[in-house]
Amino acid sequence: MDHQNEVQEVAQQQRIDNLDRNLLNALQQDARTPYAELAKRFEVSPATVHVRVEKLKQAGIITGTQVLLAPRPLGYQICCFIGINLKAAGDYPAVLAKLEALPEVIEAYYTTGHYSIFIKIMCRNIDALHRLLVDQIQSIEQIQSTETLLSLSQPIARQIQP
Amino acid sequence: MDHQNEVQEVAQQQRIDNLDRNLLNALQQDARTPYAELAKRFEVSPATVHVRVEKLKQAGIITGTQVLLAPRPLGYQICCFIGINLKAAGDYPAVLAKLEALPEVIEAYYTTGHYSIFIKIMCRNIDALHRLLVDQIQSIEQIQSTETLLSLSQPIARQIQP
DNA sequence: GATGAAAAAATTTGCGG
DNA sequence: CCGCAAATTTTTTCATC
Repeated sequence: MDHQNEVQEVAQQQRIDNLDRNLLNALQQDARTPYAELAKRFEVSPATVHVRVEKLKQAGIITGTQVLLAPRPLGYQICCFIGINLKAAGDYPAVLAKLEALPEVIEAYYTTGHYSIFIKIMCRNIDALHRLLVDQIQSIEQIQSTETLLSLSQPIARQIQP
Repeated sequence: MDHQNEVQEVAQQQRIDNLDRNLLNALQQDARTPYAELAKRFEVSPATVHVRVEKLKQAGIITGTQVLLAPRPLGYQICCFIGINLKAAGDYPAVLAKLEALPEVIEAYYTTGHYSIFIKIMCRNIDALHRLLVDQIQSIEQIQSTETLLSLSQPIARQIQP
């Protein structure tokens, strides 16, 4: 609404001090850590923690919080990546719209290199993957070819270091 | 570390009712939504919300919470994937250990298909990526070849549907 | 900016349906 | 398994440094 917001969205690299970095690191481990505990840990007052976290939100550095769900107990056994090549570069928006409609597509990247679009899939089992691939993905007319990388395990999973 | 998780994850598909699913969906959007608000939204008492969330944690379905950080304002401009081929399959643990030591490697997958190991990288700029690739990754002796996919944008980013 | 203390809100527990 | 209500903790505000 006012122009100050636009300026913030340009969001260049911000000044972040040590306390900010500590808070971000802690909240990356557990977004519900009580501010009182963070205050004790980093030897400031709970009010300061509160103010800093608010500022980090305002600055667009903290964009939200989420619970992490284990795929296995929810019945998701398969994680895979699919590299997609398009018939024409201009088909990108149309294909993306179709991928967005598939809940199993949890990430999509527009990439340079071997593929035009690169997606991450989570689905229940091999059968579901097979059907998804054949019925939903390879049947998209603008797709020329796909290549599947099946993930057998994910030994590293972490976030960027603030 | 990974193998202990696997044992727990043998945890087959759990009984999840509609309330559980609603709570998981809401907490995926915002892990700090007050239980009182969730209670109102789903027409149960706050205590019930609390009990359900605790059970979902006990069951290993909720594995944690985290804040989401915007890479850009923290100075991370580059996201890319690197497919790695090893000289010998047995080199996997040694290479993984070296990758784990690089903070820019935020995800690693053991995959079938074109590559042996597939990693996701976040780093500050092209120069940093160049140095990382040449000095830290391609110099790992057990690595035979790498292939880089640079991400230009990420139009889809979401989680699995409980 | 940071703080301590007060006010407001949310979490957590135990008892009774 | 649920909900009520009390007890405890946390979050949030604000005047002051």
